[in-house]
Amino acid sequence: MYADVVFPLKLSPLTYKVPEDAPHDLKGRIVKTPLMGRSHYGLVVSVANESEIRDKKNIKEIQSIHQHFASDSNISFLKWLAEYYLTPMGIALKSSFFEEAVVTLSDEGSRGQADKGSSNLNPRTLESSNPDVSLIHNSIKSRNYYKSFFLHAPSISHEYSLLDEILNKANSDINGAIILVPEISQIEGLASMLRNIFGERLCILHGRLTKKKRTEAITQIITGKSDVVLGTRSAILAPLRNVSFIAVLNEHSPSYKGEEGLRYNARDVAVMRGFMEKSCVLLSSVCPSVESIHNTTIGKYTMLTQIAHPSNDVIARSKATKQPHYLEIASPSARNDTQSPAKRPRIRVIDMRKYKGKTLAISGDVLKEAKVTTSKNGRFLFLVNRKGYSLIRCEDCGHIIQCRKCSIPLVLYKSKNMVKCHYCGHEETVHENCEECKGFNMRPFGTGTERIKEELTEILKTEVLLIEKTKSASKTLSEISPDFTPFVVGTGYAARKLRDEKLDAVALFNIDGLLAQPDFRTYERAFQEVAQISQMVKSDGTIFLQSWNPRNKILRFIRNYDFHGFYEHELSQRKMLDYPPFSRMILFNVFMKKDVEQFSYDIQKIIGDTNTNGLELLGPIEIPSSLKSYRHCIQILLKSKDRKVLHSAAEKLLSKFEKLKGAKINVDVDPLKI
DNA sequence: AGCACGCCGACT
DNA sequence: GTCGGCGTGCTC
Repeated sequence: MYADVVFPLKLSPLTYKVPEDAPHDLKGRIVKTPLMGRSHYGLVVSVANESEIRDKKNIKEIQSIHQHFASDSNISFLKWLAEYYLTPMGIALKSSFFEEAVVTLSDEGSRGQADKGSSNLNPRTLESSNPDVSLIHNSIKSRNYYKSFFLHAPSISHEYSLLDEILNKANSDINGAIILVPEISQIEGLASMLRNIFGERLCILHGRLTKKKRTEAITQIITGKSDVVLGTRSAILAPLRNVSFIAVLNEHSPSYKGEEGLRYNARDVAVMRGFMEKSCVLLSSVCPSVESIHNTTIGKYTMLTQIAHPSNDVIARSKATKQPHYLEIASPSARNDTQSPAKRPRIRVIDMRKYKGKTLAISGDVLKEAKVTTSKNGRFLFLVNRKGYSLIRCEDCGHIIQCRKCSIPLVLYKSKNMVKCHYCGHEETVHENCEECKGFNMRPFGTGTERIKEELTEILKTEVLLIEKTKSASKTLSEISPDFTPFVVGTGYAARKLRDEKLDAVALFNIDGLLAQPDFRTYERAFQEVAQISQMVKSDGTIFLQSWNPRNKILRFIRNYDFHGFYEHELSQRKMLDYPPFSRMILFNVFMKKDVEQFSYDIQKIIGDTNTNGLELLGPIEIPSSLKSYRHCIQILLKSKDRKVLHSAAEKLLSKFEKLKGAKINVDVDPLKI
């Protein structure tokens, strides 16, 4: 007998001889084998008899056999991860906490699976009138049945309370659960809620745990002491034997997508794991991704009835039994009263053209509201997407001062009288004159946090709190500023710090920039950004969007919280242009030290061979290299409506690229940033 | 992961 | 001229 063994290394399965006295249930067990002249722990993923093995010469024997780590469906899931994300299976295994598991499972001293059960100390029974709760509870109860549900939540607290109700009700029916949030900071609040329901069954897992804590958490999971895992991205790979329920909160969040290593999207992986483990999956968000809305319209996810538009509930519930489609639910007639200004903060788009020629970055409308905020002891947040004061532009020739090395604009820090390159960190004193035309007519251009703070301080004659990322450990708001401050200026970082505050007003200075990104997901991101911000503003508060292009179609959707109109528009655009979700993409980055010329011949040749029907290949284009030890990077985008066509082309392309010496290849399946 | 091989900078 | 840096490649 022979066994294929995977190691937590950048390596595909290797074949070993199985000892005569091996147990029959070898698949899924941890084994110790010779590898690279040493012993290594690996996972048996398949067992085959003599005849199926071709080359019997170099095969070594398994040294020792240990406990079970993975069920058959766990192994299928690992294989799927590796194939889908075009990576060796070993990387998928490593990402699935195999090394942490080996620490406990290989150790002869600590055997035995502890039973859960005794931990249901606080079983609260809640009578819920919410039909969504019963729907999901029934799905959890009917074991071995996959189904995905989707909630477009009116507010974050709705998202939490639905989860709370489901888990309270389904508590004793749950045999393994994973709850995902996008950011570590969101874990704490949910943990206290979940601990009330699950007690010791709850276990927390995220990327910032120390090695020791992480191993402890994995031990809890594999010994069965914990079967409810709360965490970020990586928690979807937790080594739970059974999973009956998976929740993905804030499903639209880009944080679910990995930027390095195994670049999986935890939301997509959650749905696939749910499918393979036959579990109930719940995705929710206050501003869903266009992909997820599409998945509800094609029936892949079942739309829950508690949609963002309260007045639609009646219509929605009546349709709930027959596979409701999002775009059907939000019918145009019902839409008019859904913009319910009483429920959501007002959004005002400020036409900056009427301030043309004015030097202030803050509009009169915003300043007027700022005075109101002061009078009612409120709090006003000013969000700017640039640190520092501004860029510097030559009024004579229009040239913007750039970093010589990086060719990106330098940022002026007026208080220090310095300019800084945001990319390489290079700092120097302010340029006296234009490097292009030698003119002396240099002016601040654009707006940073420092400039907004200066304007507010001067005009309102008041203290303004500037929240910035510091090198030291991230502080809480009360540590940054013990006293209440009505005016706060900052970047997205500040918005995260103030997430749990209820604000009277927010002004956004970068909406035009947000809408001008050269990416097909730009409008979606802008919409989500504003929807997200609206969650931190009091319902009678105001959001200001300063724009030089106030008639932009997307701004109209945003201003009216017109989700229905937005998704309809966005989906029709994407369909027309064959963008996701109507096509799939795989992005290749090929990094090289030098000699782009030498490579470009090979790359052209490889690309030439890749043409297939139904496959679109964009590029190659040269992009700035993000890796320090590589000077150049070329990018190739594969696109197809047919996922099989796309993946087989990508596999071929990758295997050819891997033969290039001295090049490093990064593959990103379903990239978010292109 | 580790361990070996291979090509460019400081040194007896 | 060599010693050794780590960047890249291989592991049944």
